[in-house]
Amino acid sequence: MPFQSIEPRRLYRQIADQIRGLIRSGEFPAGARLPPERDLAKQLGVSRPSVREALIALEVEGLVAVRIGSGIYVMGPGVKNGESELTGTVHAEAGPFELLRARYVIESECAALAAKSVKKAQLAAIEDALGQMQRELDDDSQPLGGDRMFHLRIAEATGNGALVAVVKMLWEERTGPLYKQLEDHYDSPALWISAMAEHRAVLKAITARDPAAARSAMQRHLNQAYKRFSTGWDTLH
Amino acid sequence: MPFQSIEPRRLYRQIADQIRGLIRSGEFPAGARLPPERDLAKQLGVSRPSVREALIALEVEGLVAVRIGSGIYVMGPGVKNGESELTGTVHAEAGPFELLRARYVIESECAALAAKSVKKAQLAAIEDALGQMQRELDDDSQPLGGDRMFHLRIAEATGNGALVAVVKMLWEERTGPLYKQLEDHYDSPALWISAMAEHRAVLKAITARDPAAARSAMQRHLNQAYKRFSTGWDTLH
DNA sequence: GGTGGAAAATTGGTAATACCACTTGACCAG
DNA sequence: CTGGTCAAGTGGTATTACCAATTTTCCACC
Repeated sequence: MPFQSIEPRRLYRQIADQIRGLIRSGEFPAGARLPPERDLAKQLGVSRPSVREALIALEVEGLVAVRIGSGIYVMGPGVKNGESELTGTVHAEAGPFELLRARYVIESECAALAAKSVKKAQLAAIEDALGQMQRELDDDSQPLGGDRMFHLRIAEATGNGALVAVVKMLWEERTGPLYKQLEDHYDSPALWISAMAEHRAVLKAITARDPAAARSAMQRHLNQAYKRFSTGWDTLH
Repeated sequence: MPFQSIEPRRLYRQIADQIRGLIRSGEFPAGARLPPERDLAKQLGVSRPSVREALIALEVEGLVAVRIGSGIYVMGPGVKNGESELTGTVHAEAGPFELLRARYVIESECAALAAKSVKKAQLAAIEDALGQMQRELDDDSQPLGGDRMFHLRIAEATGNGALVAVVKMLWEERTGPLYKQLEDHYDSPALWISAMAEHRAVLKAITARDPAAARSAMQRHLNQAYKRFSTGWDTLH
């Protein structure tokens, strides 16, 4: 099956991409107000509903905020729906570390909850995720798919859909540009092997239905990830 | 900056939330095809462009895939393989309670972190939020704006942007239709006065920079909220 | 000159309608 | 069985209209 299906390029995506490019290039910096929908439509030679669809996409991405009767504002570090944020600059500069810290807090509690209520099928799913990671390592590729699945499966084992959504969201944040750049930099099989061992310790504690051990094992894993990340960060900067 | 801007709930988000809920509840499992746009618009009593805007949002989230001429298909991460279906019914029946449980886990840790690192201005912001709640109560309106601000300000006091985003996301989930229906049902000043007192206990512990007490106070508050919610839930069903 | 309120202008929100492009399924011919 | 055609259905885009919210302008009054 060598053929890649050809999907037509929807107009809203084209418009969103163009606006995103203008934001990224600095034409519209954080806090700036975009031209009105009607003007954008005229300038881009498209209809206003198409512009609106593009803006919905950008709004869902968190790149812009739409204010009724006022306009469309570019979001970004230090800009949150018109509020002046005390933590804005910290957020801008420390994103990836904050993410890891947030994961430390949240995923360790997820591991503890999972240890309390995990079902056999969920244990099997977590093991499958480890298996997938191993296969990816064997194929000389970054085991990101398996990694993601491991963490999501643990969240699912909590039996709490909201926590699944949170872990998923944190994972998606993990695919942001800064984090990803660093991941590419410090990719090495040895590090992943350490991570695998840490994952196995988490699974062992969950299997043993020991919440405290599960929390502790996940904290250890994410703390090690934090350290690995810090080492890589210092090297790059 | 004591006032939280009140954003009206855009129709596309309401529609997207309802569709997302149907997907999560299993009404439309992975691979299923949603009703046509025109039918959805008719069934929901809205215009087709509004449905399209909602579908754009869901598509950007990766929850659905839109095929020109064919229809809209559910992608639905977390419901991709057979094992995940074991937790499907739990999701359907326990959505609002799951949310509260997730908040119990996450926001209690946020309160503890806030107690460790809170700054004066952040304390003032949390107090302002309580002030807003009081003003809303005095005006005989549900102090939802102040409530939201209270929780967000605590997340901000953690100094961790990712946690702010998580708490914000959980709040947004809180405005889903099922949760909101129940909130309307059990609205009563006496309950909010209890909640205010619990909030004050949280603030007191954070002010005292006592992480354990802050965690404990937030857990108490959210546990009480859980109980209030359960009582209301039993009455309604 | 300054302030407050009303009106006008602007901007986004939603709906209705029209028409086009693509997909799917049915049917028929070879 | 395969390929072609056609009709129906579905999403895509555009135009127009009107409503709701916000901002700006104007004017009266002190």
